[in-house]
Amino acid sequence: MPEQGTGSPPHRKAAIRRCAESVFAQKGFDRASIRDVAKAVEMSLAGLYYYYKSKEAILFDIQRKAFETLLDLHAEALAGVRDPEEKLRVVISGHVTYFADNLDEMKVLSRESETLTGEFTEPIGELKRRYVRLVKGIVTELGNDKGVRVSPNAALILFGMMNWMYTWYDPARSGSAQTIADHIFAIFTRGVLRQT
Amino acid sequence: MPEQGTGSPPHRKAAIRRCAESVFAQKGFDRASIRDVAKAVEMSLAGLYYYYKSKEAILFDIQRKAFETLLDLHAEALAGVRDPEEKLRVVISGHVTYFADNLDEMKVLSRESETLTGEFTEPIGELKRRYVRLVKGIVTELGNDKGVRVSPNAALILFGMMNWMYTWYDPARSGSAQTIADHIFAIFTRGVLRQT
Amino acid sequence: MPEQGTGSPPHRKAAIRRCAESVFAQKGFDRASIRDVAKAVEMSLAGLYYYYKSKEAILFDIQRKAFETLLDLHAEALAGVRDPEEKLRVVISGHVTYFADNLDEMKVLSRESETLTGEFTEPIGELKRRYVRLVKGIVTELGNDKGVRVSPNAALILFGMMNWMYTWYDPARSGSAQTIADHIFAIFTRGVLRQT
Amino acid sequence: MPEQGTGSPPHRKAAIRRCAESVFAQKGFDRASIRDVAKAVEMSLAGLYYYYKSKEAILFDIQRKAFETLLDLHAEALAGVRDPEEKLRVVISGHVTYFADNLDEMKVLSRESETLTGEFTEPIGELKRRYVRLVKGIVTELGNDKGVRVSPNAALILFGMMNWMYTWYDPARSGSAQTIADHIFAIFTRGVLRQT
DNA sequence: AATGAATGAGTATTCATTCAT
DNA sequence: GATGAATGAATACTCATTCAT
Repeated sequence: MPEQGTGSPPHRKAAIRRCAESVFAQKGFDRASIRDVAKAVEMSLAGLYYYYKSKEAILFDIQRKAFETLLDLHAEALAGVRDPEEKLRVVISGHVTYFADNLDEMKVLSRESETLTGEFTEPIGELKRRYVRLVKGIVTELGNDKGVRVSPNAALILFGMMNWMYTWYDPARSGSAQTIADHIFAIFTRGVLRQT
Repeated sequence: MPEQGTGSPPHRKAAIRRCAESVFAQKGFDRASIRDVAKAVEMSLAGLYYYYKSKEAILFDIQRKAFETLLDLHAEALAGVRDPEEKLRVVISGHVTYFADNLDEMKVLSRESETLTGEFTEPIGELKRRYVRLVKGIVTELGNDKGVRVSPNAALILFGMMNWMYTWYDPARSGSAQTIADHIFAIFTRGVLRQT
Repeated sequence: MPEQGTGSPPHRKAAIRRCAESVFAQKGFDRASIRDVAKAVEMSLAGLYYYYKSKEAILFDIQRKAFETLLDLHAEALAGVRDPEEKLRVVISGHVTYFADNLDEMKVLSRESETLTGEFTEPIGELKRRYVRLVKGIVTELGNDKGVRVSPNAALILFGMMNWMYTWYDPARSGSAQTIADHIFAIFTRGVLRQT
Repeated sequence: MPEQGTGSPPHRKAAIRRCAESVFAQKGFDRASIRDVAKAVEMSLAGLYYYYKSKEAILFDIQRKAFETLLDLHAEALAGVRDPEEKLRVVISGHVTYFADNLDEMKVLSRESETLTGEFTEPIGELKRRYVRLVKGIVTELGNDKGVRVSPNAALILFGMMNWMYTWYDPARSGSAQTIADHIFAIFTRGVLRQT
């Protein structure tokens, strides 16, 4: 899946990141070699190192970009939304459709969530915590709104419903991402909010 | 995490498997070297190969044993149970508590679900399909019982709630496994069965 | 036997080949390790793999180059020769003196004639068949010229006389290669052509 | 090619030797593992070491037995023979037919002629020298008889004709061993003895 | 901005051999 | 006589990375 481009500098790094997403998604970060990535980008091995200082730096960039995009996307979609239920719908919908539209990113994000080490751990950890805090906050708010005390595990269980998709989601057979998002939203809200 | 034991032959293979679970859980299958496993078992590198013909064969054994144990465990727990709702409760409870009691196995099973290749792929694939079929069957049965048409994605979403646990479950902080199982059961049944 | 040279890229692969000839000749292909070759070339282990994709690929290259050189050498030497007896003299002489001048190649070619596997087998097999065909053709032609029916084994026996040299030929003690070539030519022609 | 036997001790060692001949002939001494031999004998790996102290010891035994058998065989066949020409015929015939009847031994003897090391080198070297001396002696005697000065290389060239057979002899296609022996005898005697 | 060439450290695996039983 | 279990040393090969150009 080599990337064509104008060749202008700023695009090359993104091209590498996109190719690497695909390669890491297919083989897994550890099994994929930097040579595989170079082949996919149609660039020399050494050439990659002009743009990224290490293999892990590429993974870092993939994860950072994914989290930042998701956070931006939610920030925009949530602007002006007041109703906590609506907020949750918006966030689930954004998460699920983004994942469905960016399958490789989704795989890499979900599967390699504990792969980064050293200097790379913390910045991604921070993004991840911000992301979880956002969702947990909405869930709590929604509980308060409905007069239900919600377990701190609830949001994590919700993430499970969404993130596990990387193991089974198939655009050709699983239905539309929006349908799945609605489904997950329905299960979660009914399940968490209604008392038996 | 060396294994203590009588050293009698039949135990050695199981000891290797258990140590490997721990090593693979901590470092990931690909990053873990066979040397790491050997060190954990306190056995020589070559000694391992007397029991397992390859690194992948160990992973295979871990996965096979885990699926077989889960299937056996469910078969036993389901014996005599007629009510579909009760069946689901039993299965979720079995799955979640088994995972919580066997954190390493859970991690390896969830994280390395697509790692096996070649001759090892199919037997595990077959076990996995049997397992999914079991849960899907119960979910469908439950839907019929309640007069609700359940999406084929529902069971996969349920697996997400349970399997994603490997990323967040901490025995010291997440509450008892049984509580989590009840929680997931509640979310799922209420969410899936109640019409809005 | 490290290679001296300008170090310019095109020479490196040939340098590796020559060192490997020497190493394989001394220890035998199987007993020689790629480390031995690397040491002989004064290059790192991994460096070799930049030029050759496997140990067998080096052996392949040695054998290919030897057969191609011999075939070229014969083609040139036979140009313009009509007399079958003269042709045979030329070929025997070329084969024996080439072997004597390239003792390592000779050893590797004779000793490792059945060592190559997989993708490497066929191309060398083809060269070998061409070579045998050339000699068999000349022997048959010579027989026809003298009105003698020559057994198909004759050429193989001739190859035996020449190729077995690798077990006994010692430049310091066996006499000149040309003398040996004359000797073999004499034995073969007299022996095969004269009726008792 | 497992060996059946009465199980009585003296036979086991011979059985191992025969199986090893077959294994070494097929894969070459270096590529064949002691495990391959054990499998062929249908004996445990460790069991072999009761009979042979090392892999090389088996090769040694194969070579020793082959040379001793050949020497015995020649001694018997030469008893009472006076005519040098007849002596040579007898020796060539014995060598070639023995090789044809014991293809595996022939391969191992010819191919692994320089494989033995250490304590094993000398005893086999001594047998080899005795064998070469025998043939060289007959050739010289024959030359004297016919009034021809024979080069010391002649016998080595003769060995080449015979020993190279291991690369081409096929019982199904190469004709009878006796015919080949006659052929080699004819080529050698005519070629070496007749003056042009 | 990009690359050919090179390498040190590491990988899974195999091997001949041993030894307690 | 024979074996199951075990091991130290080696093997071919791969990898992320660097550097002179």
